[in-house]
Amino acid sequence: MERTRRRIPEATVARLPVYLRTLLELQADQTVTISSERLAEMAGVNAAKVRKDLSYLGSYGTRGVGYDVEYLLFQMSRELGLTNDWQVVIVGVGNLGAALANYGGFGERGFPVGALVDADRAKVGSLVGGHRIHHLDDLDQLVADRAIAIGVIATPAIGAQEVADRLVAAGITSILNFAPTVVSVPSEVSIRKVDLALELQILSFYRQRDAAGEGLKVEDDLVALRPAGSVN
Amino acid sequence: MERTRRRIPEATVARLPVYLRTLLELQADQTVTISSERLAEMAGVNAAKVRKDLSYLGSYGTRGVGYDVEYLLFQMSRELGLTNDWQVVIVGVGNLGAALANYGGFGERGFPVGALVDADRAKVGSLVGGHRIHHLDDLDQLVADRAIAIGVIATPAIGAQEVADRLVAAGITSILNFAPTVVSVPSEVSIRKVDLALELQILSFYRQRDAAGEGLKVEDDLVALRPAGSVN
DNA sequence: TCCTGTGAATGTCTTCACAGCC
DNA sequence: GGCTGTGAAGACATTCACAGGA
Repeated sequence: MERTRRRIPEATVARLPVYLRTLLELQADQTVTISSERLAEMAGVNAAKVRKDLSYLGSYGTRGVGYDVEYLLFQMSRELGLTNDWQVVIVGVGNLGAALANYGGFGERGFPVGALVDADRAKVGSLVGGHRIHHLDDLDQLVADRAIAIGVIATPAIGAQEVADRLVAAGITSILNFAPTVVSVPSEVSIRKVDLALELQILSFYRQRDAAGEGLKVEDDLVALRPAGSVN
Repeated sequence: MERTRRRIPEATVARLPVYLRTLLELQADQTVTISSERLAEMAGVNAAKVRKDLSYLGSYGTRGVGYDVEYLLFQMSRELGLTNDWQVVIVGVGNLGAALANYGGFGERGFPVGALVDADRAKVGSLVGGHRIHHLDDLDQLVADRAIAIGVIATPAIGAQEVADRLVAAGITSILNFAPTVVSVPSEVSIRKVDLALELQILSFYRQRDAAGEGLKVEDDLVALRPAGSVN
């Protein structure tokens, strides 16, 4: 377990992939060293933040010079656990699941699709993005045989919790949930969610907010139907 | 502009849609009132947080009783600007764009697809999810004619900045970016990003981290190629 | 001189704990 | 008695500002 290292804050962890992507661009451009200032600009954050974030990985910069692109890339990939690929199983091959299966971006960035699974037997056997669809009941077997590390839930909300339970039962400890619902997992399992409509609703809030002062008065004549007894 | 209301923290805004979704479920179940405790459980957060979040909207609860589901739903929809639908234009009809166009979830939750646009003339004219694909050059016209409020960037990274610039030029002030790259917009424009591989990389970090102590030693014999002069 | 690495200051978010109202 | 609404405390995150090494 080597020497105990400073714990990396969650907010920093969420930015590391952005730096990684930026560093890959710099590497492609043959750039040898990069200052925190310029890296910050490219990554869309501020320079002090970049320096603090990178300092959690270790002192990998050189004062008066900057960071060595190759070396920082290496260290960051290691820290993110990206020195080898992680097989992904996509559960639910509807519109979204199929798009993810066809989307090359996962494999390119170290997360090849290792299996497709669906609860609908009518879909089992067909090919999507070069992968055959298996039945949900075969999940345990697939996870074990293909050394699958991450589960992606792309089912409707209604099935998501059961799928999560099955993924956990199959030994998966990393889950990405696209279903628009809260999914509970044991504390040793990591789960992250992506909810597309939720993002649009957040945008809607700010649009609404910004329109408020502009005479545009979107909802002006709405009369609230207050329930009795909640007048504060 | 009515009375000046307390500014709602960003972290709270991001949770409002989750409460909204939960309240819709409660409404479907005919539940009349709900306590912060139970709402918290359903939304996957803690009760004090729910109460504080809801208090930013106003004092809509009743002590000793809880919150009236219908009334809270109404107030929250209003605050989120969801009392009417917002048309969305999807730019880039590849795998992801097409999946989004076919995905009914947007329209269901108040964001109907108003137009599809692509830079590839070979795609122009064909139908995806019942919508005809137009050329990117017609963006201004489409946005104006169809009262489109939100732009979704579903292009490869390389084209994303130009698309964002065009959306802004067409008068769009809310953008959701799926392209894995940093996109800059003027400060009056709201932009949010969804990066699928980035989420997987974050999961990878925690997997890596948790594996460290378990004798599993994933990357043990890697020798770093340190650049000269960066030994601290 | 330049740019990193980091304490200290500031700002934001979460959680506690309880007064106040139903 | 039960549950909200909110000050206050505490945790976390960002930004400042500068010492110190290259």
